[in-house]
Amino acid sequence: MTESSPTARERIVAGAADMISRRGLNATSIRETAKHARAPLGSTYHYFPDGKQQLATEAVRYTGEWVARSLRKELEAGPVAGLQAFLALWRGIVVDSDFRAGCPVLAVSIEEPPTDETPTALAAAAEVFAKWESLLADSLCEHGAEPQQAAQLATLIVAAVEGTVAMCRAQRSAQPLDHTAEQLQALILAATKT
Amino acid sequence: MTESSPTARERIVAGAADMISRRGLNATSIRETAKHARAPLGSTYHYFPDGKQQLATEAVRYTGEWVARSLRKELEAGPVAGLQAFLALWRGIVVDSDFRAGCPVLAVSIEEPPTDETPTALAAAAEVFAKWESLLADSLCEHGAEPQQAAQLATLIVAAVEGTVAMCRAQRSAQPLDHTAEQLQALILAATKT
DNA sequence: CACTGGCTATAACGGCCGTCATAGTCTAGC
DNA sequence: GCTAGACTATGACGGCCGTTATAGCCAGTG
Repeated sequence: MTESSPTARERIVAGAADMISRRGLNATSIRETAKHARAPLGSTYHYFPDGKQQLATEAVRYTGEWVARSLRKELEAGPVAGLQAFLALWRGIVVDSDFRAGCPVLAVSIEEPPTDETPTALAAAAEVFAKWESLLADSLCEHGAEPQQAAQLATLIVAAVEGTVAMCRAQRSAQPLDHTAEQLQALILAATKT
Repeated sequence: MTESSPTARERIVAGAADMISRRGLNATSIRETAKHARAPLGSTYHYFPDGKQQLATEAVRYTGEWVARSLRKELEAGPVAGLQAFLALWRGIVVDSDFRAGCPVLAVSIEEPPTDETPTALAAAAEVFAKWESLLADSLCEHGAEPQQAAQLATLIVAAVEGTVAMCRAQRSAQPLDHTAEQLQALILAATKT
């Protein structure tokens, strides 16, 4: 049963992603990520010798790939199906956590970088957003949207969903997701109808 | 010159809003907000006896009213003008800070509340979002949009702008704001054209 | 003048932080 | 069996946190 249960390393990364999505990067301590994953603190620095930045970077990428995988699969049935899967995924996270969890990529994006240079976790967040956008934009193009319109609409979709998830947390209600879902769906239909 | 320069209390609140918008609520310390406002630490607990939560709550409301004021004024020239002002306001914050600052209301919204009850700062964030939405929705209705459509579109606008600001910070570029601006503007025109 | 009340200054409290070092344990391969 | 290397356990380091306490300053009022 080497593969049936995730490795300690995977547990740490997944747990860190969850904790970052709840409390933000700065408020997520390595000690607590280790405890949450039932791993000793020493192991964390064994697996992630570059410390917190490396762990955060891997957590962002982990979430990015997990979402991208779902998006890629559902987009085979068209952009509307992809949007619905994207929305359903975040709705599940928000509602199941009783409005306590959100998107770790967003959380990393809104933490000020140190004065000198861009931390790797922030760069990873930018790449994840770009990846989600390009998956959506490609699907829109394949279904008849103009390339420029597709790119703009893809940005709007990602931004709107991220913002809506945050609003749901503040209001402790999933209603904003309903509003956003309906508006974005109509937009996709209009853009691909040509 | 009692009114020409803001009071120490106002400086603390405004500075706290800025710092929260950059680093998040948990990573903003009362010590640093005091130092940033050139106020002693003791004064902070004099003005805000309920501590950090009270300061955060006032910072959120301060930002909320500042934005609402701008929104109310520009919406007199119609919803498209209001949208443009809303976008320009956030673009200024993001670009002028070299992509280091964003929206403190969003930052407060994505920090996990303690187990027991909803902190006042989070409740204030929900109210601020609701206020911005209602200002936009009312304007859309006045210009011929259906009420339900107006409410949904207002949610989309606020969520999309908040999300776009975060994406701009991650990518260190204002291009997402251009995309979002164009898409939202077209949406408003379509919804008010009836 | 005294004095009161808003504000400041300073220090302390326990607690958690990121990181590092070191020694111990386990396991796979020879 | 034995050794190497992956992992664990434990504790320490300096530093910042939210909050409180206490004493001092200094305007304005009587």
